[in-house]
Formats: sequence, C-alpha cells, structure tokens
Amino acid sequence: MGKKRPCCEKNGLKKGPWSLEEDQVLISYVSQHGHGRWRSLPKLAGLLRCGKSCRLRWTNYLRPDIKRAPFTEEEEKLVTQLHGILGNRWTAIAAQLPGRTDNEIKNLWNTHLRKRLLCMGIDPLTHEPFATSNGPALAPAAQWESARLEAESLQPGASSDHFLRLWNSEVGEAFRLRARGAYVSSTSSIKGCCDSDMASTPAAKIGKGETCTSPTAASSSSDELDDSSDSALQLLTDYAFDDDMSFLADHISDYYSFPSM
DNA sequence: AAAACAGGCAACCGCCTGTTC
DNA sequence: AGAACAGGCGGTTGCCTGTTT
Repeated sequence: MGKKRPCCEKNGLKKGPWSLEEDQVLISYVSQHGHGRWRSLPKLAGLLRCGKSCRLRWTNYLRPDIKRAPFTEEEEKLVTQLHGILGNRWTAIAAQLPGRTDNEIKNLWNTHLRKRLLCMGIDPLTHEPFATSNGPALAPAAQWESARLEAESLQPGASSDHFLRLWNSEVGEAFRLRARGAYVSSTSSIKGCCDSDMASTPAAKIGKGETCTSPTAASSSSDELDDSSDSALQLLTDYAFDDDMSFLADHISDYYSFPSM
C-alpha cells in the first residue's frame, strides 16, 4: 500500500455541524448527479467540505431512505442479538435493519444496549453472563462465530452473508428444528432477568432514562413460528443468547462441500 | 436559579480494502 | 506489479441538551 495523501486539502475546509444550507446544497447536488466521486463532489457542488464529510453526511443523515424514528423494541432486540453473532460489525448489523445506518446502530449500542446488557449481568463483549460456573465452554455466540469462521476457512472468500445462506441451508434447518423447542423458554429466560437485580446494583443508575428492564417482551405467539426471513432471523438471534450451538459445526463441513450454493 | 454532571449523537479520524491505471 | 485513488469501516471525540444537586 502506497503512502496516502490526505483525503482532502485541510486548509479552508469547514468542519463541525452541517448547516441547513450545506445540507440543501448536498441534497440538491446528489439528487441531480447521484452520489459517488465523493472526493470531487465538494468542489463540483460548491461545498467547503471534505469529500469524506459529504459522504458521511449523506449516508448517515440526508439519505432519503433513512428512518428518523426512534428505535423500536424489536429493532433494539435485533441489534443486541446480531451483535452477539456478528460483533462490532456495524455495517453487517445495519444491513439487517432497513433505514438504519451503521453509525446510528453503533451509537445505539454504545449508549443504550451495551449498558443494558451490563445491567442484566451479561458481558457485552461475549454476550455471556459474567458469573459462570460451567467452565470454559464457548459462549453460544462464539460457537456460531467459530462455525462461521470454520466455514470461511473451508471456502476462502466467504463473507458474513454466509450467515443468511447458512440459515437457508441444511445447517439452518438443523438449527431451526433444534431451536423450535427451546425458543419459548429461551425468550422467557431473558425476560425479567434484570428486573430483580437492577435496584441493588450500581449499574442500576446507568443510563439516564434507561429503565434497565429487560429488552425483550417475548411474544407468546412464538409457538407459531414460520420460516419467513424475519421470524427466522428473530429465532436465530433469540436462540443465540441462551443455547448451545455447537451442533452447527457438525453441519458446516457438509454444507460447504456442496458444489454450488 | 445556576452550576455541575452525564448521556446522546453527529461528525471526525485513521486505517483498511478494493479498484483503476 | 505496484502506486495512487476512492470509498468503507469502526473507534473516538466533542458539542449540545437534559437532569441532578
């Protein structure tokens, strides 16, 4: 990799919050010319901004498909559980939440969800309870990640979207069969896990406006699971919290030995 | 009422990867 | 093949605002 020049000339470029006028200039330019060529865009559009800054402003704020509404409980739950599977891969997580940006999700995680897990006595890094007496067994999320990494090693170049392919494969089917029975108890075990502990821990004060109650309001209709992508993903992410996923590894090799997927 | 504090979030920064020439 | 370019990603910062004392 050669030495890189700065993405833009530093001198004379504005930093800090965007003004309404700048926003309008950027929106107007992008709507007329489309985005891309971010480095030259500021000059062409007449903005005294770095190209990166323009891209960020567009992708994180001005894009027309961005939801500006607060995160719903379902979205928060999904983010939490996808984080358990994907880690800090915010763009991968954001890809599962239409209208949400990686930055938005990252902020949500850092300001709300991470603290909420701490409140619940769950390590936000491993998504495993802090106090365990079960020895060094891999956390479910780690098991899934391990299986995924193994899959990648078997098929170099594989990427995180294999997660979805896995879901639609034998592996996913095996998982679904196994998870179906555990789903109800899984969600109910999350619900309320924090309620009794909260008041007695220093962490109870974490997060102004945070009620520190369970992020889940587990639906009692989960016994009627279908295989639509939404419910499937929910099932996977719910399940990843509480149960052993090592069985998946048994299926990974077979899955990737298929001639084409 | 005002100062101090804490949290939320937009934006910046540096690094990395993919593409083009 | 390798240098330069372009864009993406995740971590961090700093300002603004709401809350507490």
